[in-house]
Amino acid sequence: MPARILVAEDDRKQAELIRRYLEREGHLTVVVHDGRAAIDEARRRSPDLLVLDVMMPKVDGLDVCRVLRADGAGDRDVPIIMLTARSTEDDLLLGLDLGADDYLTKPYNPRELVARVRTVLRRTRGRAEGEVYRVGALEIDPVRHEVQLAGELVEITPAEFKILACLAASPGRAFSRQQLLEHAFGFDHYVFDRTIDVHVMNLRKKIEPEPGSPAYLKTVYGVGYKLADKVVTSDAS
Amino acid sequence: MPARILVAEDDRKQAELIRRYLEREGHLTVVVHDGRAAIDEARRRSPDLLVLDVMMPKVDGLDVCRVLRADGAGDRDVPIIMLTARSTEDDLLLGLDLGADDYLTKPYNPRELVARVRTVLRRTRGRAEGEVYRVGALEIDPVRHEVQLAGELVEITPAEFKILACLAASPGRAFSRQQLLEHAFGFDHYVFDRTIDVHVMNLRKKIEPEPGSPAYLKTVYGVGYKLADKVVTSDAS
DNA sequence: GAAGGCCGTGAAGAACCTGTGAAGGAACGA
DNA sequence: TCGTTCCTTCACAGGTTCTTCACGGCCTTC
Repeated sequence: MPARILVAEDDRKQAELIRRYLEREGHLTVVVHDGRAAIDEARRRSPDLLVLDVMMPKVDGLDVCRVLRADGAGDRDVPIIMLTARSTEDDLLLGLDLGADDYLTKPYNPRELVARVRTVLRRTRGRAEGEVYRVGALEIDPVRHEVQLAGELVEITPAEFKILACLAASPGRAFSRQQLLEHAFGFDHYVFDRTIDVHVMNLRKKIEPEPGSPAYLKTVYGVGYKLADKVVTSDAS
Repeated sequence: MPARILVAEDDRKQAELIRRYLEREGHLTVVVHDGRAAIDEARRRSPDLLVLDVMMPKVDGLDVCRVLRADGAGDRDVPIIMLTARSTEDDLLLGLDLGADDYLTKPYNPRELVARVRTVLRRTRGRAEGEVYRVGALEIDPVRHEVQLAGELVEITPAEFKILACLAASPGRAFSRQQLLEHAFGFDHYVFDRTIDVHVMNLRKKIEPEPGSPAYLKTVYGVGYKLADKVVTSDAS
């Protein structure tokens, strides 16, 4: 539900305002103030959404859009919401042509931005809110913030839940520790990445029938961890 | 699952398109082409959902919204999805203020409309029937603005009621303090979020048999609070 | 089979979160 | 205006959780 959003806006006050509104909505945000930084951060962090001011120093929004779209051929594209001061259709159309998903003309109401963000995310993520992830006997319910194993509620800490939910959102996909940190805890969570190991260990104690040879939380040697997408019951128990 | 949907859209081609998409989704539709008819049909049939074009002859969408909302005071409100051609925020915000549940800006993708319909129905449905929320021995009646515990009326303050009602509208769902503030008190209610704790504590004193280990108002550590959707009587009473 | 890197794990302090009493101030009704 | 009720903030205590570290064992590669 909470998304990782990159905000690129050179006016710091404006940027701060946006950040506050988005974070109040529960999202994790990173703010940059010029186009160059926008491109770098977008590449480095691959956020769930980019809020992009058209007029920015160094590289303007349209070029950021162009560059990122050129990057992402093949890979999943970052959804982009453009902010434009000019109300000329040119910019808008150009922006949309370049692949922006939506736009707002300044001055706009921050609530409107929040609404658009919600819309774009819903459209993009495909997955409905209130969805429950299931793998084997494991159920992860983000809305209720609950984990069940074979129908039994599992006591779980916030960090463990975030990691598990992140893994469960893409079962079978391997995540690096760094990715897990960012996706589960947000951009600016400066923590030693081996901390993940400890959480995974504790999770295994809670959900694995046999923590020694895990059926759900798989180690991907040299990479990180993944959640099995199919659980093979090891023996005929 | 199939819903009865009233479509109010003056452009006949557009209306026909919407009808076809919605019926393909399994819904039952009635189409009208002006605001007057929309109001009449909405009153007569009390549909499960109204898809409403803002610009229509005779009575425009905003007025339809206003009228129906005025009608329904007390009664169950029709969920409304607005269609607006203008992208000015005025319309959107006005629409949302008037009680539209969602909106789409033209031109929009019909599939997007279908998705919104699904979302709004899911959100609305659960709530439409009883109007009284029940959990265990607890009854919350938004219309009467009353809370009963095992048939006994509970004295409750306005703030407490709002919080409890918000939680009760989605039992089992975990709310952050921030969400509770916004849902219960409105968007621009700038209050320290730990205030919620105090209200919850006071609520517990009033409705929990054993405030020390609450059966209704559960703490979700690191997240916020939720209302239990099943109450387990702690001992064999 | 050996070397080198990677992972699992226990322990411990730091950091964080919630419950709660008290107190100031706002809102309301008389 | 006054008194009461209610809301909000604050501070602290107690409990839980997070993070780091260090070490031993495991996996991979050569």
